[in-house]
Amino acid sequence: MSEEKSLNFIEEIIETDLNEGKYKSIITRFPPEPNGYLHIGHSKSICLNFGLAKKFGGGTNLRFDDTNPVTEDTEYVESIKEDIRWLGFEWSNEFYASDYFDTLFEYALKLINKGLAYVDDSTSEEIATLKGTPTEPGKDSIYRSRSIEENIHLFNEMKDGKYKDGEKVLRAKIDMSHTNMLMRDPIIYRIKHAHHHRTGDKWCIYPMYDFAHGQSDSIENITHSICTLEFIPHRELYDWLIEKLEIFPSHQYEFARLNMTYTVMSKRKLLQLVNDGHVSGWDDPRMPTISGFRRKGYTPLSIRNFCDKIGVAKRENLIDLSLLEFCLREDLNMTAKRVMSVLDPIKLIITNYEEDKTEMLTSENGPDETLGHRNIPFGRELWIEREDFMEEAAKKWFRLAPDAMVRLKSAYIVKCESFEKDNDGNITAIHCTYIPESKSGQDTSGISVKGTIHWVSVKHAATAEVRLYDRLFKSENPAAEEGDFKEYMNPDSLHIIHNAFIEPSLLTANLEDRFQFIRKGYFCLDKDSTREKLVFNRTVTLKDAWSKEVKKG
RNA sequence: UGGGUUAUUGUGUAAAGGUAGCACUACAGAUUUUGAUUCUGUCUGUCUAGGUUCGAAUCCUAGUAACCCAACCA
Repeated sequence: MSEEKSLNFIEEIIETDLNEGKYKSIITRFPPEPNGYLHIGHSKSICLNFGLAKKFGGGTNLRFDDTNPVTEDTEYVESIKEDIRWLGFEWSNEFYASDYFDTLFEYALKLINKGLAYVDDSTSEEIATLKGTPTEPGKDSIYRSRSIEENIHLFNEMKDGKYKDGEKVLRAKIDMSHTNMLMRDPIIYRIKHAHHHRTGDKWCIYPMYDFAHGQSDSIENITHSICTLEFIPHRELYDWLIEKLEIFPSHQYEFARLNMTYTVMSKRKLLQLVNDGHVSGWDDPRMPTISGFRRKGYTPLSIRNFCDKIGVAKRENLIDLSLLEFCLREDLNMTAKRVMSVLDPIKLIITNYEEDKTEMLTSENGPDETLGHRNIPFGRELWIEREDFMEEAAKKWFRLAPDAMVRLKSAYIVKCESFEKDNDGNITAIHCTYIPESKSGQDTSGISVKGTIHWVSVKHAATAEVRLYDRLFKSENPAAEEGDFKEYMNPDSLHIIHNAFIEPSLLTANLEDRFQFIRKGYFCLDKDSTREKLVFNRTVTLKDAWSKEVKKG
């Protein structure tokens, strides 16, 4: 069996570059703009950039692309750093595009001096009109032929705050009839009298993305600058600027961004969900943000494995949420402690069990022996799951029903003798007898049953709030649907159970703990928990063969 | 209608002219003190039409479809 995985196209490029001696080692970068929270799509980029450097021996810089002061904030800087660390990556350097504002200004001057940039007084409307369309060439601005001296003078005045926002811009002088719209004299500097989260009020002109990103890559000697597909048209400009500026030739490579079923991934849409109150915040467990997944109970390993499995290519994709859930369950199955919790309770009374007796039973904490064992109190009255009883047993029903036998997990086999109903026909209690010789671990009864159900002792049960999450959208691809994507939200994405019964061992749970509520799913403590009131989030359900059986009819 | 990018099963991703493989999903079965896990098995694919070749997912020609580009956003 060969464990060798074939390289993705970027790894192939790097391997070739290294083999041919183009570089001795590589440097990558992760360049978020600090204007929002990171989402699962970013984790693909993070895993790629950091993973590449790790694989080929190199480093990865964290660089904040903070060239637009009006949208950016240190709140985002902090959350981004937290998320990257949580995912398990450490950057070699923490840089900011704003660190380079002085250098970038010099670069602009150099371009002007080469006759390759000019100050344009046109309004944004005029610039847009003159730009033409994809099918029609643009026209030169009347300011295009200004002298180098005048441009230098004007650009310095822009920097010195002589002009208001929008009055002037600096443009690269390339070709107004270029087939690539980005090469039609792109704006490289604009005036913004705005407070920057790091440089304060030092600057009132700020470089555009195209005059900051590639230059920052170059300053940091980034060998492989990896970004998403929509930046392909920028590459020509990226290369042009590096060539004219005569600086270190970083190279840009593009891969397809991650899309996932039943969610949206654009920052704009996520911001809308937060601002319109559809979710409680960026870290709402239903959000596809890293902080949302973290709060919901996802593990860093599961997300890294997911990013590894989805691969890297240039094709548009829509990844099944089920793959992420598979990676999650794969990890949690090995590590989560098994406990019992009854979410929708009904009382079970063992009529032949001593009235006030309490027995401490032991149960394994999981399939892996290293997880150890714990004691669970057992008594005459138990809470069991309402859905584990059927008045009239269905076909292939292994659980409780009149005259049927089941095992109570880690305890005894019981037989249902009768049940009580209220006036509305709701079942209120189930009466069973237990088989004393069937005690878990020392069963001499010789009886084997098909079903095992979970329970919590009525006398010893604690209560907790349990939040059950479902997908945020009903549509597989809400962004591609007609109309507003919010029309496709799932109205039942959150179901709160205010008083679930939990086994007493859960009272000492910590925020980092991961649990499997046996037969119900994986859960973790939410940060809303207090000592008086525990709150659990359902991380993900277990696979459920029975519900499929039911659907088949 | 200009330019760019992409096309392999339901979803992803391999195969660099030589057996279309892997994972998820789905389905069937075995095991199970979680209808979980684990194990075994099954199904479905090279965008279309031509061509080159002993042989094409791969090369050539012509189509088709999807996505991106006309922010003083990144």
